[in-house]
Amino acid sequence: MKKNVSLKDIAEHVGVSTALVSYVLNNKLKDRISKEVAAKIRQAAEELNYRPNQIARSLKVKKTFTIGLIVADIANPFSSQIARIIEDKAKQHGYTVIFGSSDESAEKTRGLIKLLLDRQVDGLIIALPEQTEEQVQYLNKINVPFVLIDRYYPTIPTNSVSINNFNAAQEAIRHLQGNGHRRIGVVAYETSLFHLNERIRGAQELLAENALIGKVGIDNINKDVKAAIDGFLADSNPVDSIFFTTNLLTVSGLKYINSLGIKIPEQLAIVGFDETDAFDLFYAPVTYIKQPMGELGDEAVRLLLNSIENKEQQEKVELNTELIIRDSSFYQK
Amino acid sequence: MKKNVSLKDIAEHVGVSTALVSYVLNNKLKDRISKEVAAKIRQAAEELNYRPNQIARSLKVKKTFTIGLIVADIANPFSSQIARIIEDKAKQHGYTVIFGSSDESAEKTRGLIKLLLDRQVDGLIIALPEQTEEQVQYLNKINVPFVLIDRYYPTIPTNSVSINNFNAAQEAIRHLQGNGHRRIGVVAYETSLFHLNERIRGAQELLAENALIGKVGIDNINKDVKAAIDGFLADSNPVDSIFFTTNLLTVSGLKYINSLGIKIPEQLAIVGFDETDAFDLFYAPVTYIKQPMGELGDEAVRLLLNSIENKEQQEKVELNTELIIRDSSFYQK
DNA sequence: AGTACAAGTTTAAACGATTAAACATATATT
DNA sequence: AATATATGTTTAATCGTTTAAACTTGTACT
Repeated sequence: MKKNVSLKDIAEHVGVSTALVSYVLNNKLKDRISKEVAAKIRQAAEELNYRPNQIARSLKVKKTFTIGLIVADIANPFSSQIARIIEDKAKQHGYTVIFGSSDESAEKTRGLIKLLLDRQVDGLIIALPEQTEEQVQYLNKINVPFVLIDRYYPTIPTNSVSINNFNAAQEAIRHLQGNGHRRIGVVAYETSLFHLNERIRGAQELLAENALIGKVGIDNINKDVKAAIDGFLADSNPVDSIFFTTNLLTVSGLKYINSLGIKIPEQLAIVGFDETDAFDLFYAPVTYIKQPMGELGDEAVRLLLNSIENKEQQEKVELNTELIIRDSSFYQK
Repeated sequence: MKKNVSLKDIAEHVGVSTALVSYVLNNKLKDRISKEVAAKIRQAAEELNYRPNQIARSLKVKKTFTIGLIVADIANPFSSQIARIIEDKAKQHGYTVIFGSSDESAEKTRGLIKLLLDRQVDGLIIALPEQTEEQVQYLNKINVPFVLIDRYYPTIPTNSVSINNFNAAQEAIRHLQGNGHRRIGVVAYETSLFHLNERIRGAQELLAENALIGKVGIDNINKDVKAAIDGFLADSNPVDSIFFTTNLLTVSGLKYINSLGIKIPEQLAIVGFDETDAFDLFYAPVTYIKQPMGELGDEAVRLLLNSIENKEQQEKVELNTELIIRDSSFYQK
């Protein structure tokens, strides 16, 4: 049946102790082991098709070379791109990744953290949903290496990798203003998440008392986006442009604007957040804020491995976004 | 520092053997253990914040409750949706998933299989790239539970879950023909993958000698798609419609058609494969073949767990697709 | 000859759980 | 009273590695 070949099998086959086999196969004690025996052992390992049992190894060395990744929703392109980059980078360093989706639920996040820790991951990379301060404190308390990605609590000391959301939003707004747009609507989530509120804060600062902010509940995206846009258009001083603060909001908004028969950018200019194929295919390719996905993932892994290897230091990395300007926010009048 | 609490710590704390602690915490031998001791043990476990070490457990019971997932590219929405469903379903059954992307490379696939087996996964779910017959044979030989998803070799006996690609393609073509389209171009990959060639075969059968098939190399998608479309349009009998056989091809094709200023569906009708947000946002929402993602994932997990639990039987599941009809393939004369 | 050291290999404990089997002790049965 | 059975708990082996320490044998040096 299964019958996995173990060190012991090789040892018996060659007629030596398992210790010696282990030393040879791990290239330890090289200078002490006779060439002939080493060769015999290697050959036997090859012949018997030996595969070291990582579970046993992990138990002994107390290290699994596994990292846990918790994303909001692996089916969201933002998450899956990040996941892919993290997997890649981790593999380069000999680590494997186990992942889970939190669905933006604090409860699921708690469950996933427990599950991943039970599986003895060496560290965690987490995109936190709302109301998870407690879990972060817990992770800090038990002193397990972890890195927050995309989202973080500014008041809780942790490793984190994120973008500068405030600046990103300001760049979007400045761009619209620079293109002659005078009445800018902002569509954002109603949330306690710091990173999303930074986007609002960035926009608001530039729009001053003139600001038109439409808030959207996470469970009612399409409905609330409609309401927000309807509000913007019905205003006594209606909008000539809209800044959507996330990719889902952008897609939802564009669908609705399409259905209203409003022409972009002639009647309404648009700036979105994050990329998706959809932005390219849209008849007026969408201007958007591009996050440095590769860097985000790479940095997250770098910080985590650092933290795994020498626990002491803590780092907060903040990366810059790029505004990709296309037709949807074109200058007019 | 780390200091994880073990069974032994609890045992010492309460003053019993580790065996008893294990029995209590696993609810075994319930009828034999005194209520009081059981209560004390549970309390101690709680107090000391005991977390069972799954690694140690796995080593002993020779089961990791982990499944390995190899997808083509986790950043492709098809893969990530499947991944999400599989993760979810697996979790419901107490399994965790480790994943990797093969990037459509046989070499990477080999590496991932090795890695996942070294980590003692209980089984594998794999979307195979080309030229991997050998690996499949190998998996069969070593008798490890695995399920192929989306792609499979019709000549090699394995568990598999896929859609009926032949029928899906025929439905697309029939739909176009039914809508009055007389000259249909098909854009497909140049590949040895059975499932993709089934799509071509399905289309070809209905188009007969009239068939116009444009082949696209995987490394040159945009360039080859352009060439294919240019060819279709330059034909002495130019196309009035195009069937794209994958999501990436569809997106690439739409971008090019857009750039040519060709109006869909007035000048050209389109049917795509798989969903993406982009299809909704397109000015003429795209008609496409919808795969039953949920079922694909669920079935894959079901077959795998079945295979893990009682090795004997083998199953090939073939699911039906659905044609989602929208504006891009509208009737015209 | 006696000691020191090198070279090559083995011993045995450990990692943290599981679990069959053995062991006590108390209670019931004849 | 002797035996059987029930109740509660422990012993000890095991999973497949790793690795410090110990052990043998041979060679070199004084």
